[in-house]
Amino acid sequence: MKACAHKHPHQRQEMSALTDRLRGHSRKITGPRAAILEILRQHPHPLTNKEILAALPKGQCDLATIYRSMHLLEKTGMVKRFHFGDGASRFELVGEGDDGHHHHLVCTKCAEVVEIDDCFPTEVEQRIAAANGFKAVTHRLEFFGICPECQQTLRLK
Amino acid sequence: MKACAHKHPHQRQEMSALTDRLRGHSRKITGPRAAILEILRQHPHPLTNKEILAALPKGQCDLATIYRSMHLLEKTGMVKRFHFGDGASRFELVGEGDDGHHHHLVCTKCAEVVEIDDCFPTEVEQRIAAANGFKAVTHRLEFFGICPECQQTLRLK
DNA sequence: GTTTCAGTTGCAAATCGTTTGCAATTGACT
DNA sequence: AGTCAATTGCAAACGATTTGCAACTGAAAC
Repeated sequence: MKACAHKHPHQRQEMSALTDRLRGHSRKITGPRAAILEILRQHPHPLTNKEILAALPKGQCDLATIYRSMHLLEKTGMVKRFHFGDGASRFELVGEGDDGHHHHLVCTKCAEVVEIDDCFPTEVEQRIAAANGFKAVTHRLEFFGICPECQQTLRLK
Repeated sequence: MKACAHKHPHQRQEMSALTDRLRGHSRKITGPRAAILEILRQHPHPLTNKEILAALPKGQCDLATIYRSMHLLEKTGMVKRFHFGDGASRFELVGEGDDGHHHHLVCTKCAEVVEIDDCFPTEVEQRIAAANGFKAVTHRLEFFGICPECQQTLRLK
């Protein structure tokens, strides 16, 4: 059940594939964009825009540009936006042809993130949609708890 | 399955019960707090702080006070905070003894909110927690789609 | 009922994530 | 190489939320 055999959003993608995808949307491959994509490639985890900025060679790119790039990448389906309940959006690269839908388990102490392969049961979601007359229903789902290390740390205090 | 028989967070609570709960936490029952609780009582829906402010007789209470009150009420378990993915927190009164855990179905066009009684399967959540060594695992889950009215509206365009 | 004081409040300023206007810059095509 | 729309950096603007501080007010004690 804890499968990992299916297409995983975290398989590292070729840089050329990424730029091709952008070109496919008739967008320029600029220095900042290439740099951002490279960071996303290297960090198979949801990243905030600030984290992306920090990971970038300093002065490489303005924070505003990162925000604009993430909007673009989101619109073209190349990244997916996640919310962990603190104010900030986090982004992950999405595999080509994938919709990037998945969930996370987040440590509420240290913010460690584990990717989760389980999902909310489709049949139940469809029943919920139907019962309320809603169409095009999806969901956001994130798990929160205390990771093994933080359990340790807490015990010591 | 689509049960509605269990304790529902939306059963309107007595004002006196609410103030008693606050007193139980050795907090003062002030004008602003009583007014906020009254609004929450009257609106069995997740409300943003701004919506609470708007619902309040004008000048009744400062926005900062609402923020502070919601923190207090959250800490004492009297309200539960929800995130719908736009920047703002939303709050709902929680029944006494209840933990307020539940989910919503939100229209992405008009923001209509329907309360949902289904929940993520406990066994699966426990398995996820165990598989990753996490303790005290919960989840946030919200559904998004297009409500019947907005489907209508979209069709007309 | 008055006193008393910690708990509360309003107001303004500060913070944080995010967006936007604008002039300068630059990919990509001719 | 030349052209032009797309893109960027910078600074200002924004919306949600937090906070410092002096004034104020419940509620317990007198």
